[in-house]
Amino acid sequence: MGKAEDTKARLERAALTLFVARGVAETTTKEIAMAASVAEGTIYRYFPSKEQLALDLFLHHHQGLAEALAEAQRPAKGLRAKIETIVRCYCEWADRDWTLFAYHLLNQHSFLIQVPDGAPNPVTVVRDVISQAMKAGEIPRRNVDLVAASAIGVVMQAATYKVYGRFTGALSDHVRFFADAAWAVLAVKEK
Amino acid sequence: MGKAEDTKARLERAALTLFVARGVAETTTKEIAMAASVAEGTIYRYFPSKEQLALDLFLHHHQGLAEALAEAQRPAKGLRAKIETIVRCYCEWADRDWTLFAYHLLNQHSFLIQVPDGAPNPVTVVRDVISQAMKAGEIPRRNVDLVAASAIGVVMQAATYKVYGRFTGALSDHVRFFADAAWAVLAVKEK
DNA sequence: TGAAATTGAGTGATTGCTCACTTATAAAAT
DNA sequence: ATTTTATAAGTGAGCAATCACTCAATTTCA
Repeated sequence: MGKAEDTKARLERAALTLFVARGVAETTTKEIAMAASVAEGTIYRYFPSKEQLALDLFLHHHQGLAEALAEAQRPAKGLRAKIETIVRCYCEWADRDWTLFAYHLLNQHSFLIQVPDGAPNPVTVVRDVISQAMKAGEIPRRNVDLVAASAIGVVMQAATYKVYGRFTGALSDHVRFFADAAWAVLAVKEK
Repeated sequence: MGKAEDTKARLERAALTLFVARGVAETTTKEIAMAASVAEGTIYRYFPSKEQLALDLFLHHHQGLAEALAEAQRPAKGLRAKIETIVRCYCEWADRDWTLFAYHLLNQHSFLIQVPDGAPNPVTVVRDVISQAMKAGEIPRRNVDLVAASAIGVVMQAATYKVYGRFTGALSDHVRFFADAAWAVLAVKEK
């Protein structure tokens, strides 16, 4: 790794850690610089602004996750199998870099509106898979956005509570349960 | 309503609306005052600080919701019935004051750690109900915090996507689905 | 008339960002 | 090899702007 890339990586990691611990608005550029062992001015060699740094971190993870999910579910046949691969991919992604994952989870509200139209999006991947399954008659036809939200919530809320420290251990340990639960949500009988 | 109470209520509503639209840190005291049609100094007659105003708004809703949920589920017999009353109560609470609800939903991460120990807590209510049902053998024994998170996620993630504008209509319209789905999550068979 | 409520200019502290300058690294010239 | 030149990387004091909060003066109202 070149010197410059190393500095940039250190800045990103320092910012990430502070953003998760204290929030984006509450973190100062001076703190980021100190944590990365550089001068404040150095931040601006690599990022045009603090806001852009925060957005870059978010989008990088957001699109990377979306592509990984799309890739993971493609070979799987049938909704049940697709759910499991998606859940597994998501959990492994989370466990691999928990700080980055927590940052993404805690700051969706601020950044989601800034995701470019047509850019890879984890939610779209899931939505499309569910939509396909409805067309194929694998699950009851319902409001796709509603059931997608509920199915996603099964995993995301658990991840959120892990961020809060309400339970411990790797997310991946519960892939089977998440997949079963998400499936159960999608398969709820109409009455 | 007395004049003072009216001013306080106007300030709270103005702050709430701005906090949801732009975020707490991004909203200035000047803006709040303007939106409430009072001078900036007036804020400090009713609240010791902007932070305390934001926290008050959160805690008021948080504890009110917790008490309503606890009250609602008490008379219901059996987990299935309890789930439905809890879900219905939650959705009605959300539909009744959507701005307040959205504020609570979007700012959990910042304020949840500041909830006093032992204070009424919506999550605790749900957790206890599930814990009871496990003891009674109504559902499989599992990590309570994990399954509680997933069950709660079924409703909360849908609510979140409604905040994002991904779908429309009242949350209450989907009580039956949410209850069925949450039940399905809790009842997932062990293998 | 006196207490309560409201005002808004003023204050001190903070913050993101700039920029003139230094240091490190590499390339070119002698 | 050594010096010169060029470029990239890093620095940190300082600036302009913002913001939460104060308080002496004013208005409201019982």
